[in-house]
Amino acid sequence: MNKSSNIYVDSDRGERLSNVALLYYGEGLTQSEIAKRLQVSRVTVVNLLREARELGIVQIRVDGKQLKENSLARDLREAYGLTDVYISDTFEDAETNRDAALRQLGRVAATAFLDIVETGDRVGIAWGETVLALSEELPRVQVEKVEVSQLIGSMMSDRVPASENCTIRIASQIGAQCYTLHAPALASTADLAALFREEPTISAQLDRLKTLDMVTYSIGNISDDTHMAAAGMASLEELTAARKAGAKGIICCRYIDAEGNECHLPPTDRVIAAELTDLQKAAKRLLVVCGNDRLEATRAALKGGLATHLCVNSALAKALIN
Amino acid sequence: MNKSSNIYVDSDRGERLSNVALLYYGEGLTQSEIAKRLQVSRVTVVNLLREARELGIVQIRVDGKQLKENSLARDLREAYGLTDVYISDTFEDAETNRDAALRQLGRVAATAFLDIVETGDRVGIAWGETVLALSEELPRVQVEKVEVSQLIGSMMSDRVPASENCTIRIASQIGAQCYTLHAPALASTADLAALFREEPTISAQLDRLKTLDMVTYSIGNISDDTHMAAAGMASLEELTAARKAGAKGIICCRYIDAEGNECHLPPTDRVIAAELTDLQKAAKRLLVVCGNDRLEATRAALKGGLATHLCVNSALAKALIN
DNA sequence: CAAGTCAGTTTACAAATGTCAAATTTTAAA
DNA sequence: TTTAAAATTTGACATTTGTAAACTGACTTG
Repeated sequence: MNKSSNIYVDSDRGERLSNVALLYYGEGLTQSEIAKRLQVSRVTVVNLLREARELGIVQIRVDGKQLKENSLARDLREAYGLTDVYISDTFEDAETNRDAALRQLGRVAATAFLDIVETGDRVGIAWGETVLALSEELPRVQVEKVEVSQLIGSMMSDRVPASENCTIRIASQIGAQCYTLHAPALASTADLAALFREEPTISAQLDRLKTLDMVTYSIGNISDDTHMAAAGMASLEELTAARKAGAKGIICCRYIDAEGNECHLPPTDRVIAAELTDLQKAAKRLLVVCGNDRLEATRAALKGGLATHLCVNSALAKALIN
Repeated sequence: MNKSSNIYVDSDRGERLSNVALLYYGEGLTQSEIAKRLQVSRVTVVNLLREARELGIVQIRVDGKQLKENSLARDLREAYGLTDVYISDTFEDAETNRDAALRQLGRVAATAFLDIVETGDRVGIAWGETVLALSEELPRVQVEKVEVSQLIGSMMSDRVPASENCTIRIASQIGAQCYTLHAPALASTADLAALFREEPTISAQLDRLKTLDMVTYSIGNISDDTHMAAAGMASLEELTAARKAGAKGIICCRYIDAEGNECHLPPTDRVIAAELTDLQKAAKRLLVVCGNDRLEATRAALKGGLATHLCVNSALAKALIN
């Protein structure tokens, strides 16, 4: 169905596509001029160019520097002591068209991710719609010797993307080694969770998460329709209790309070995922968030020093400064 | 005059340009839709997008893999034992429009160059119209810890580009440290050349050329209108003598015979440039050539193992195989 | 304060691009 | 050899994009 998923290209066709693309995008010829040269119809040139784009032979990239070098990003950077802040802007109310806002944030986050990741890095990836958006907008770029690991166990939900998807897609786009976590994000009892964690393949992966160079994750709020509830992972009672106990956000299925410290409340003991202290150990911590409903949660994470790099939409950025 | 030479961008404008560019190239909105969102006229959006392209905020790149993965490149690679071959094709007779062919080859060569160069490399750059074409098509991409050195002394000529230009431009585009060679490519006498070579700053640079990781150069033929003659560096008598002695091409102002071995003929002893043995020492040797009049010369260089990577136009590629 | 500059606007038009359906050619398979 | 499938072409058309010229208002600057 999706042409772009077909990696193999008939070898000589690729050369043709590339050179046509260079004539169009590089030399600046019109499609008609190229058609005349190739002795084909203009429609064919249109199709060749589309194919070249779809196959990723032609890549259109936006420089990440400009997304972080502006006054809003600078203010935010200084207010929370961050290394870098990337701002996404759709120039309209992010709440009215959340899908579009998410895609734009995904593109900005993808740019940020490539900006930050370095050769040889061991990278941890969480999941959620925001991280999924990043993975979907990530272009196919080789980054050498990178290992990508899944930070949180898997889970089923029609709303939450299959957790491995984010990790697998990111790994495959940058040609990295991929380590998934073969366990549910949430076990039915604490005892069972403990057994899972001791299982060799799982414990090896959890150990791997303790020595990462970079993590990429998002944050959920603790409203009743938060992902963790929608995915059936936390009950409404548990959420209410957590709210009462002062929890302000959810990272890796774990609650944090207003200061960014972990709250050990149910169902934390049933979770199979990286610890928040594991995240802290990574030198580069990219937090990607979209939407003003995450304001409190994001502020908490930033106060707790859980992020070194932040990627947000402009409305949330402004709210974070006040 | 040239807006793109102005590196500094009003910081908030850059963010606007980037996000508009993402909406257009990423989200795929039309200019009118973007104009409606930004509450500006469509003409303004056109201008913003043009500005973003001119400033390099939007970069359109063609994947190098496709340029080397085709049957012609494979044949050439196997015939001469090369690591990689990149083919440029303008789909018309390269001789009738040499400028266009050169630009296309420059783009392909720029892609190849970025494909080949690695972090920490010490790179040597020769000069000539072909290498200049490469330098002019090189996008602005940061490559860490690279040193770029000039392989051949400088020279004046209206036809040959100022030799430092190639080196300087390439270094500046990839953010590399740049080492120029502050000497003429040709001294008036052999004794003077020897004095030049002993001059501390020059001898230091020549030493530097003995430990390169990568070299990028082109090759000239030995016709009467070759660059070296046009630049007044070699007399017609010298060229005729060289031809009679079996010289087939000119690299770094030095003659090579049909087997790619150096011919020590005048004015070789007056030349101030890297030795051919210095080129050989570099692990990655990119030869960039355009035009069938270089057929014999290129074949000689390849036979002599002077190149590991080759970048040529398709007509020359076909000729090289027969 | 007047002149100049700058970003942006409007209007209008020309050029280029994307898309469709039907006809034709090419290619591969039976 | 025939036939079916795939690729390409044609011609027509709507949409999108690029460009020019004249104009507006805000903001320098001598």
